[in-house]
Amino acid sequence: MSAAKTARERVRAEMVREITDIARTHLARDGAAGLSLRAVAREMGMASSAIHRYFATKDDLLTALILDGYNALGDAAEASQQGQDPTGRWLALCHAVRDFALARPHEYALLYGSPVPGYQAPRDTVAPAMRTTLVYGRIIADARPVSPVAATPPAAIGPDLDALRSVMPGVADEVVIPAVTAWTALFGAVSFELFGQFGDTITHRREIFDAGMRSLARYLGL
Amino acid sequence: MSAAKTARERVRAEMVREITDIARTHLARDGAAGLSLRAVAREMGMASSAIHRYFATKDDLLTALILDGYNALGDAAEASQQGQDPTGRWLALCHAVRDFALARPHEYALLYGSPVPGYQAPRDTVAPAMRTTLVYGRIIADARPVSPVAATPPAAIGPDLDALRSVMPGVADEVVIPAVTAWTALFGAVSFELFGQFGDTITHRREIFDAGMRSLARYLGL
DNA sequence: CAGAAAAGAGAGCAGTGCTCTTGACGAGCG
DNA sequence: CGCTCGTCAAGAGCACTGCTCTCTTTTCTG
Repeated sequence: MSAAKTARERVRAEMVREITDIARTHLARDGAAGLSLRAVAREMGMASSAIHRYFATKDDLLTALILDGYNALGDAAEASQQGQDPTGRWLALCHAVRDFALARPHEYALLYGSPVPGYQAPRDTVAPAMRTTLVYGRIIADARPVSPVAATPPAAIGPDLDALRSVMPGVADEVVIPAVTAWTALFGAVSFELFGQFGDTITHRREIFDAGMRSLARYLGL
Repeated sequence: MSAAKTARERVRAEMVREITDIARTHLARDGAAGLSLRAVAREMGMASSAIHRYFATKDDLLTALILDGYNALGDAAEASQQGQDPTGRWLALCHAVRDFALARPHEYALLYGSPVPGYQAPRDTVAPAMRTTLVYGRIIADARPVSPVAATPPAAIGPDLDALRSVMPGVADEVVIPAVTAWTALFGAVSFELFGQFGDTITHRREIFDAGMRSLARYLGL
């Protein structure tokens, strides 16, 4: 990349950046379903038809936003890992995910909420999505769950355990299942809070989240 | 209910039922955002304007579907509790939730996925939503988490603990946080599986879910 | 049976994604 | 230098959407 190609390509890249920026503000206000190509075009002062030169379809624009979102979360997740002990890194990761979700709720919903109907994520979203998971994999490497929590999983799921281990290398069989469960608990907690499942029964959301994640750290034996 | 009122009211109730039934099939195919009053009206052979006599707005139709969904899940959750031991009841509840989600994915997404933009759930959805939670509250009543998992929560969140205890009566302070965390883990696991976060790395989804929920049962000390 | 209430039909408004065609501009080549 | 060709913008148009308003038809009730 770089190495200023033709002037045309430079202005085109700038247009794409401006479109995604505007789209992100619309996303933050109206959500994925309310995102409108025409509205973005209007805000840019161009005809509704012209925007299709940059993003052929609405799904393409959505894909760009999803990629940006995964990368922003991946950045935050990696930046949170400042050489602490495993528990500290786990808590930092949890709060990085939660902070991202609270700061950019519609982007979080785009990544981890219900899939947009009719939209099929292309292959190249997988790698950016994996970045955050890999941060977790490095934390979980030295987890030692206490005996009652860990249990040798049924033999039938051996191949799946190996597949899951590809994101958390060197993890023992009895640890894989608790590790996956804690990972889903993190996103379940964030989604519950963000999507309003707690209603208004909870006021100290951050503290309760923190206590839950600490409890999971003990569950994982970090 | 009952006591056949006027014949008009009978046919009206039947119309409402038919509309929601058709809407449910459309929801299953196109998701909440793709739900179209006009399409439902078309399938019923009536003018697009006439359907507003039964559901004034699209949100009203959505509310009816959400209420039906919560009640269907609540039915399944309650039916799953056939006087077993706590662990058995917990696992039965988990699988009831997962089975519901797999059987009616778009309805699950409507209940527990990203909120529909611009839609605000009315008050009367709270009670049906609580039904499933209350089933969980009865299970958790005799949880005894092992010492490393439980921990006395910070004093500041005392009022929140009381609020949370309203759905799980008689639960000790150290148990509330793990109980909430396990509850979010359940829905996190179901959402991850349903929303495709696992990609195609996992084949024995049911077995892995089951192993995770068993692990949570030990975490909770059921 | 007559009047009132409910239900349906149709037109219309403002918005959407997306396509096709037409016209303008600029960069590179003979 | 002149000319071609790819890129871009714009406009019109299609098939949708939710929702409102008016008008007519049906149906129930006093």
